[in-house]
Amino acid sequence: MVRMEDVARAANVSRATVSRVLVGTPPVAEATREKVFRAVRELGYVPNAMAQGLSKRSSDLVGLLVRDPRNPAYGLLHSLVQVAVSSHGLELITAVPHWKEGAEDELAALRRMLGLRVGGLLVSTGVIRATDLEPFLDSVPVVSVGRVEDHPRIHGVSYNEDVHGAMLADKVASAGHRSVAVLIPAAWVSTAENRRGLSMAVHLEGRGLDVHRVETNAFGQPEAGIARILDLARDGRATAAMFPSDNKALIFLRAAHGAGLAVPGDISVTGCDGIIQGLDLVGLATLRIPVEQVAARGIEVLERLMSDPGGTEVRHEKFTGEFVPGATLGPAA
Amino acid sequence: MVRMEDVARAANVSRATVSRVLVGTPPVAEATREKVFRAVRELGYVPNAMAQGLSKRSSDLVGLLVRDPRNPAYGLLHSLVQVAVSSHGLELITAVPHWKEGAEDELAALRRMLGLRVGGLLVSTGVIRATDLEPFLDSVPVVSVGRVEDHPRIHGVSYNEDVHGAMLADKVASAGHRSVAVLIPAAWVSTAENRRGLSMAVHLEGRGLDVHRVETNAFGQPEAGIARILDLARDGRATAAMFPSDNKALIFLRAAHGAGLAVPGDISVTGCDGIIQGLDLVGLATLRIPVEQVAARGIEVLERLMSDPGGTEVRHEKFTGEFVPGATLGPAA
DNA sequence: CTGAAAGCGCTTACAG
DNA sequence: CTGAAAGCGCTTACAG
Repeated sequence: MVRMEDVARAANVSRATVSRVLVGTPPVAEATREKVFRAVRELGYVPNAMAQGLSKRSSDLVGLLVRDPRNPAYGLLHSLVQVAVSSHGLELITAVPHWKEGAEDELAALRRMLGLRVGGLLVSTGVIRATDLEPFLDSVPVVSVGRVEDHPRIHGVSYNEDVHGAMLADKVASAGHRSVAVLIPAAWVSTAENRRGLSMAVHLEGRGLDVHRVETNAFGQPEAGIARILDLARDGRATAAMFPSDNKALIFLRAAHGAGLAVPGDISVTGCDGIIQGLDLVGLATLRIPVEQVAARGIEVLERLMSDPGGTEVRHEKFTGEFVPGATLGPAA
Repeated sequence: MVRMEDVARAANVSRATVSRVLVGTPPVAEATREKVFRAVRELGYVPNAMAQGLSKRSSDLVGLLVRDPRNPAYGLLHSLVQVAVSSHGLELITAVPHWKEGAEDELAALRRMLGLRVGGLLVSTGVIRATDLEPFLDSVPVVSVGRVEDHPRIHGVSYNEDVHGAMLADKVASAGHRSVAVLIPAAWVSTAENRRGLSMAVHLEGRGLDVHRVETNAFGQPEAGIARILDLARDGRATAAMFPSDNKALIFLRAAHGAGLAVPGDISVTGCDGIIQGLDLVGLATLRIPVEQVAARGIEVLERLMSDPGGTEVRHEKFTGEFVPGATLGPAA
């Protein structure tokens, strides 16, 4: 690997000068600049970021902790964060916690980012606990994006899951349904989906509806609970089924087709997220979460924290999405 | 930030000893080990990966260059690579080239990874040219995954796009279609999709069919060419339309519905990728690319190269996917 | 079994 | 405008 030393020798200057040219520190003769750049180009020199990071005591590296890259909502977030970060002149690196049981491995991913001495950290994975982040709050600015965050010392930019649940519940109630099944994953499986599900149930009950709460605590098994809801639909004990994610709604739709149930004839269905491509063709009634706003605002907050540590008061901002109508939500049977 | 120095002081040993305990170099007294671990825990010490990287002259960092995280196929690859990498005891960091015009920015992402002195590089983005990678081939093992690769010095693990095109073409021809529109993006827009499209066209022609090649070179504008194909369908000059990705097929389906065309009544449709969730509910006939195999094999090859540089002969392996039947492919009108 | 010392590749005051 | 030198936080021969 070619080092700065090699460039210096080739350009007949000192390492200090090469460094100044590359960093862009002003007092350098134009002729020298050119000599150095030529040597850099000819040798194909790429500065060692480790040495740079060690030497300057600051970092423009931003770490992003994403949960499951195969979830389209995370993919979109990742992509948007990437754009936002680079428009702020920062660099993004991403780590994915290996998703086995629980949060153990998320911690490993966290330590990896911290080891790289990122200048700021974006946490979008829901399962890692705020208390796990606590020990590092003094050394690096942390912003939660798109995940439920209540910690008094961690900035949060996320979705208004309570309102989302209420919005969807209203639509279902307004369609005339009186008896509704709601799938509610355990909080440790997905905090966001848990929150959504609970909110749906609470608001339906608030409007006097009959609610079947179908709780699941199977991690990585989205099919859990689907069979129960199929039964409720078959027996006519529920005329609508609400899911806390489009993914789960799709699984139900598949199962319903397989079981010969008509949607929305026998059972209406709603999802939540609105990110998966082609949902409109499926006709799923859902809610589009405002990923764009959350990503943009999240970086904005992090950037401020990085340039002025401790300057900003901790806030938990929440953004609300929009209902997306679809043929899977019909009038009550 | 707490340094090794602080740990050493707290444990009453030298930095060398702390390092030995943490790295796991054998000759250390059990009592000392415990003292050190206690100090590490109490101080919340996370080793500085930059300093480590600088000091040991090797790296277990693997870099992954992904193109567009919002593409579900990349998301799945990312996720699978993550699992494979960590099962090999390596660490993964991901960089996303900011996608503006052309490949300029992909180079920046590449340099970023190289700057971090990754021990190996996985390149999955199709637009970066093999010649751009050339200068670095001597310093770091590079494996192309899931992208078309012909370079004699770069290992490739990818999809058999030619066969994929042929498989889909065969299905369409067998359904009795005689006149087919094929969307073919320019190679610089997507090498893989270009290859697929060309292969479809060539194989349809080989079976004596009438092929309308609809070529597009609009980057980031998947709608390009859709209108032309709608016209062909409307005029009855094509009874089937083949798309090089599910994404584009979905866009067409949407447009066809909007235009009052029946699928497959007026026009049959096929896609390619098979990754998007809920495709079965849409009924899209497509081909599922073997992302799992490509990811697993890609890491395997990279890992071998990292542990035995220059030991392996360069190969270009290709994996073939499976046709996924769907209602959008019907008999010719 | 443990410590003092050199070195990894940079950046940045400090002199000149 | 430029160079010599110290220092960033580690690891690893080398002594002891």
